[in-house]
Amino acid sequence: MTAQKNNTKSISDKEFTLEEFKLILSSLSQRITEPRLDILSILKSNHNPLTISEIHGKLKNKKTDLATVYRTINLFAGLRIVNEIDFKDEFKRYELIYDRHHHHHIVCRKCRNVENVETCMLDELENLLKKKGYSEISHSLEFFGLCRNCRNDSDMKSA
Amino acid sequence: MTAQKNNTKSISDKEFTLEEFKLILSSLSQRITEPRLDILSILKSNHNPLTISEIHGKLKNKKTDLATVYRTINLFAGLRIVNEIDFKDEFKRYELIYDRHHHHHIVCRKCRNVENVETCMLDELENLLKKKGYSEISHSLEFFGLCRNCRNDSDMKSA
DNA sequence: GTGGATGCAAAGAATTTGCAACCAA
DNA sequence: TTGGTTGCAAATTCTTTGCATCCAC
Repeated sequence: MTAQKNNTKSISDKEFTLEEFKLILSSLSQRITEPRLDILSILKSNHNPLTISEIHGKLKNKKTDLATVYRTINLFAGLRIVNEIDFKDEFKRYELIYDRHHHHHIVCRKCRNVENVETCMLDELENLLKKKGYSEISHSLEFFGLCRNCRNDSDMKSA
Repeated sequence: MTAQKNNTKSISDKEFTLEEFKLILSSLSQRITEPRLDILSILKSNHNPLTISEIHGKLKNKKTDLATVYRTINLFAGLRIVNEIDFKDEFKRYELIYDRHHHHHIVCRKCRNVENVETCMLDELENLLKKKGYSEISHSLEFFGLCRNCRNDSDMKSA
């Protein structure tokens, strides 16, 4: 239950996504290297946005340097295949966006668990800003709250 | 036009807000000190959120240390009279919130000018999250775009 | 008078950079 | 082969901390 991967159908999945990653990199004229593929699969297989040091800790090849993670993530962010998120705690977090549509997050103030929030009504606000003269508008939106589990913790002590 | 203040009615205004700041600090059981009042008036008189070093650069008393600015801003953020904002550039920014209602920002991608966005419809989204089991919900929302001036720059060159 | 606040200097931590070795194309 | 990438170590930069002095209460 520790370092074991679930082997049921993950082998072909893994190969599929690997090919996918290679295509993305080469279509952006970027070299296909081990650290880059490694980081992409880490981001792909984690549903929550990760910090630089979390990514570094999950790397298959432990020789990969922290500096490489910084360089790679900054490259990916510049290429817009990775999104940088600030959850108002100490570290910036990063998530893959090349294959996902625009979404936001709700972070539990206590356990720091993250859920996605798919939303749409923000478009109206963006339209309002367009009327004010702005163009090329985007936004970032994060919610913070106490999740059900953490609220129950406070209410009763143990579930 | 450099270090001069506009003197028309600002003297009485200045005294008024000074008394206001003192009241705020003492109501929160915090000592009234020169750096604190200085920082509060800087935040008050600037409509855009400021970085730590911008605040430090605007201090009347140039002997006030950067460390004091950090300590003071962190104190104010903890007391919730100052709000921390991440505009996805290098530095965190801070604005006074004790006398303002909840609002958001639109930042020009080019000139980095900031306008406020007063909004309401987010409440609906928060209600949705409440139904999912979350409590004590808040959010942060920032918009990014090109302002009218900067768009014109690109379009025609000079106004 | 006394404990909290400040200035100064030094420490700490996150991120970036220089460079030689390495490797993808 | 060749220029981009990496590992390693050193340098930067932002932020925090220790401590003696100062000052608000």
